[in-house]
Amino acid sequence: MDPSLIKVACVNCSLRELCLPVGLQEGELEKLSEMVKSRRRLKRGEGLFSNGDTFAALYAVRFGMFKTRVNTADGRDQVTGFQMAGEILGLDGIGTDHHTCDAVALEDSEVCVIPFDQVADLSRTFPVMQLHFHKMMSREIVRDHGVMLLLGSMRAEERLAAFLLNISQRLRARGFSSSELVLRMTREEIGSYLGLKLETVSRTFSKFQDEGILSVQQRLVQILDPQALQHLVNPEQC
Amino acid sequence: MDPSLIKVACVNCSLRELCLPVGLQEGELEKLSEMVKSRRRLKRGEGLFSNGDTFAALYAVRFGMFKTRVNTADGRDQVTGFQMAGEILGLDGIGTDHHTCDAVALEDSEVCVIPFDQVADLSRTFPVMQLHFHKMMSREIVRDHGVMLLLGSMRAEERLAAFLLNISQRLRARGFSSSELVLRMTREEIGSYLGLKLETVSRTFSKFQDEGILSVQQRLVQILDPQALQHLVNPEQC
DNA sequence: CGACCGTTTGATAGTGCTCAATTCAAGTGG
DNA sequence: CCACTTGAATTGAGCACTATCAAACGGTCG
Repeated sequence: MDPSLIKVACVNCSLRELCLPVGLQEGELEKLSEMVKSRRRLKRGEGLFSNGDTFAALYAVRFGMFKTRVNTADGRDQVTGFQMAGEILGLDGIGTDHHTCDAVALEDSEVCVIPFDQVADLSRTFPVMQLHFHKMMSREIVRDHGVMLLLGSMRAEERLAAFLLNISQRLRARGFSSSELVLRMTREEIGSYLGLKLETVSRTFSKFQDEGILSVQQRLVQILDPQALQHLVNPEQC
Repeated sequence: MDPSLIKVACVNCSLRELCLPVGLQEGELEKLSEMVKSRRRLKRGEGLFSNGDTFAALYAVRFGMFKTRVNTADGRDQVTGFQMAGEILGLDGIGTDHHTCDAVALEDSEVCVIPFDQVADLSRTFPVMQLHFHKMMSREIVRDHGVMLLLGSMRAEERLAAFLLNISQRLRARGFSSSELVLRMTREEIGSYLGLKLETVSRTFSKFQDEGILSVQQRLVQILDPQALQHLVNPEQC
């Protein structure tokens, strides 16, 4: 059997509370299930889509982790986000019918393939789905604004603290430990996302470790003092 | 007559080719016109909506210019964009039913008020409208990615060059001169948008002027050598 | 005309970058 | 099983770029 064409069912998916189905009723959920016709597995380093690819579908991460990045004509690139289970990839492609960024798996991963014309169809029939989809896009815009704030007005320590708290919170929402993080991305990728060089990321990790805020062993990071991170991000608060 | 309730008609609006109506047929256009029930005028410095306000409508800029900004608990803020005629404000509010940023008029301005539930209603009836709205949100996400790239990987000169080219291009699309810009925002607001301090913005303007790339007289900026700006943004190209 | 806000310019300090060497972890092949 | 390779992470030294602090200038509007 073609592994790229596995029958799926949102109804039974453990990500119901995080992914597209959030807040849908039984009947709506079944309609959504029908929409998702296939899954796709990717190995670490494999691309899901690339800048310039024709846009046809959105992707919901089932397990694993991705990064998205945009690139300039002269070779520089910028990581625009890291996506984990239940999060949606591909919204960038709607505007021009072509993807405007690359999505790459940071570890062996799987996504649900959601043909976009079906999202549109279903949105017209089910107002709940429509609203939900609109909210999803809006939240992506708000998230991007948060990254702009980070890139435009925070210093290196604040950026890394904000990054760690964000990852921690998203892991907790998925039932994982919020204090013990196994980072799936390199220092360079973190640096690109945070607008820093990899050496600065590494140095800042070491500094946090010296201060007793973190325990860092390569990609295994333990948050020993989450409040200290919170203070860094929000100096005046508390 | 209440000036906040002026009857409008997209059909006759000079922004048809830039604003929401892009690509709509005659009948669709009329439906859109019905949706826009009022306009609102704002004086320079006046707020259109603020962080925390209940979200109910989108706004299309008719004339004038706005800035949007997000702010941290500790008082820092970040300008996330400048909006000119034909551009849409308020997409940030859909996700949580509350606005997550402030929108402020940079000069005397006017917006069309577009109740959001009507956008949703009309999207269900007219697939063209639906697709158009989806594209608009997606393009906003792509725009944000561009800003992230700017903030994360460009130096001061590149940032200002990219900013000027962007403004210039948008002015041209509206039939204005693309070489003679009257900036409606302060150096501090430009700096906030570009992740720089106002002094750095001012110095970079002066540097560009010394190099013959610009002529700068306060807020009147003439682009003498657009190619030089292009080179700065895209070093390897050309 | 004066007050005020925004802008320009200068001097200095600091943060993060660059370049370079070293260490570490995990494979790979003899 | 161990030497070797490779990619990633850490650490150091010096430097570049931008921020900070401060002063002066200019335009605008009461």
